[in-house]
Amino acid sequence: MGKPTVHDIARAAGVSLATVDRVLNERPGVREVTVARVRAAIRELGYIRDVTAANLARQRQYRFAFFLPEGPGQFHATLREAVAEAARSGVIDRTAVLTRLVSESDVHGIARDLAALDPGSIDGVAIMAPETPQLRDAIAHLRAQGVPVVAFVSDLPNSGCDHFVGINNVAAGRTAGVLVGRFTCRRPGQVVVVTNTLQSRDSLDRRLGFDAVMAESFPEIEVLPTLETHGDPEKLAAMLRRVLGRWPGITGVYSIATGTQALVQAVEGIRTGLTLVVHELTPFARAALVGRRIDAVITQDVGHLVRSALRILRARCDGMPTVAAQERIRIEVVLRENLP
Amino acid sequence: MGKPTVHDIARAAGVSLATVDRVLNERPGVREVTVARVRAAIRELGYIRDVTAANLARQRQYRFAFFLPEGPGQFHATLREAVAEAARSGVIDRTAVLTRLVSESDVHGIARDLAALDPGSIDGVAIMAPETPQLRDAIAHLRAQGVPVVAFVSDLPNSGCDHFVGINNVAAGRTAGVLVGRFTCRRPGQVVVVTNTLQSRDSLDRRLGFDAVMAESFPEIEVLPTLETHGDPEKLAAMLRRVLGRWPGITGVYSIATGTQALVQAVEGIRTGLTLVVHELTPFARAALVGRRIDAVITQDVGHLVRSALRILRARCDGMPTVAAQERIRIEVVLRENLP
DNA sequence: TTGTAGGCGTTATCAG
DNA sequence: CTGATAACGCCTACAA
Repeated sequence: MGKPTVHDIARAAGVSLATVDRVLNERPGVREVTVARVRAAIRELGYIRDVTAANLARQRQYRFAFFLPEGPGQFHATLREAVAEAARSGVIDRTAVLTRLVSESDVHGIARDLAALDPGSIDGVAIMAPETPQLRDAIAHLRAQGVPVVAFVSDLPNSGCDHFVGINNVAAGRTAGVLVGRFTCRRPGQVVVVTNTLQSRDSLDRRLGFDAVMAESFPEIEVLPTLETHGDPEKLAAMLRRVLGRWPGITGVYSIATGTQALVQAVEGIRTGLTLVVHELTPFARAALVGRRIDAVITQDVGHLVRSALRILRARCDGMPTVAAQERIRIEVVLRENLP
Repeated sequence: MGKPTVHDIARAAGVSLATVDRVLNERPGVREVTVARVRAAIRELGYIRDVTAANLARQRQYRFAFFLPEGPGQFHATLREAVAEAARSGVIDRTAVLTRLVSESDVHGIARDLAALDPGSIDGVAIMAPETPQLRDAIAHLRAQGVPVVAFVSDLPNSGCDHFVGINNVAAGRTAGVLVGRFTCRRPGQVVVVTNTLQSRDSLDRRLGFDAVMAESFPEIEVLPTLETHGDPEKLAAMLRRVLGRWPGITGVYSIATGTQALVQAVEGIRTGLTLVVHELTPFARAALVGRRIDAVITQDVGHLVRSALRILRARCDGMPTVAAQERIRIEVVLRENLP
């Protein structure tokens, strides 16, 4: 006698398979009394439904959509590749993944695309985009139709997503702070913080964490105002030249967002010996680590991000729980020596 | 027209389901010609077997055994707990996990237990133990009977295991080296290395990696001979007292193996301000990190270790491939700020 | 409101 | 050697 099956509970409750199935899937057309009787049997026998058998029977295909930024940076490319890889390799079976590239700046376009989604043909959505009122509405609409939505990489704290698949960016910023502070040996001086834009929540959170750690643990180091590059390498180089010229005591640079390549190249054109801490283990960052051009990379495993998003969406579809520890995305510290 | 099924290939090859099944599972009693015909059809149609349906039909239950050290340390306890947790929570379904605790010193006992395993009732084994000739033989015997075996946490490089689930300990030692070197700010002086015993391969590898990095990147720091404690806190304290007394220029301590608690307490009784780098994120290490009593922990995710071992054993049973990236165990650097 | 019969993709047990 | 046929645990018409 193995685990109890629908047959067992049908017999125990004195009803047929079909009825059991109906209460199992909360379908209408069953008297309250019967429902209660079946529920009781389920509980008493400790029945646990075999999801794989169910999926086989209904030939289930999970259709999940990933909304990803279309930008040219290596990190975004890595992310897109990870999604493509998961889709192709069939890590998660019975799952079809479709990717939709969206422009981060096109606030309306992405909301429109989301709204255009047919809830009948999509079982879940993972989305990486800046939070806007339009996006919030679109997400609320989807969820109202029973489609689970997870925030991917970038949190959407006010959009009522089912889950956030990503790291705590305040903690990531704190981690960067400790690395910069200790790798520069607490030498009194200044550090520069560079980012694309401080408009985004992620950047803000990281900057917040970074500042907090610097203030509480490295008071001898002054953190200069953030340099916002808006993705322009020329501008970045010019700003850096100016700041590094003005402050000879600068010991390190913390790059909050993407754009590692531009930063490294710009810095190297001006001064050597600075401690460089950046985010995201892109091919360039990896090579730079090996070549000792940067000191540390704070990153998140993109493969893990994608698999986690898929597992969570699927669990939501099936009404099953997830293993929290498995879904916690780690803030990884990558040095030259522990490069994966 | 979805994916091709056995029916499709049966029709294409002009044979019955049963015959298809026979060649699929490489069962005897099929003419070479027929086998070839079926194989051709399989290839042409791009058939991929639905493992879940197969498991349903044969009511498969994977029975995996974990051989774990019974020692009292927190790391070993954490490991045992992770295995128990995976078994209980059913992360991997249709899988029964049985744990066998073995004494690391009882070389014969563990080989005997392995040999006593009934290959008919065990589908795979994960084993963490020091490599000995007896163990090698027992593993070879098991594998000869078709039972997949993976080395768990400790590598068994000469035992012909199907896989090693764990980290590269040379790289882990190198990582420790960089952290010690940089966190002590390359101050000229000495660092102490402590371990239970240098007999174990893991310890040796870590020491090797540590020494290599210190020599090539931090020549101004002298690495003192390894202190072997053999698990005796008293002895450790005595040794440390002697060494720290003799070398006032010591700036840091690297603890290669387990025994973090004893080390931290011993060091604190003698001198403050040392940089401490240890392995394994146990409850004690976590608290010590928060309390700023240690500087960095190099660790591996125990939950990941267990799930990976289970996935790999299962894949071996099914003759299926694994996703390399998912099974790569990371060398994690944990600071106070990125504590999971 | 409830039950019966058949099917999902695979395997296993019989005969032939 | 090969082929029907009935499972496995669940879902879904269609009937009653």
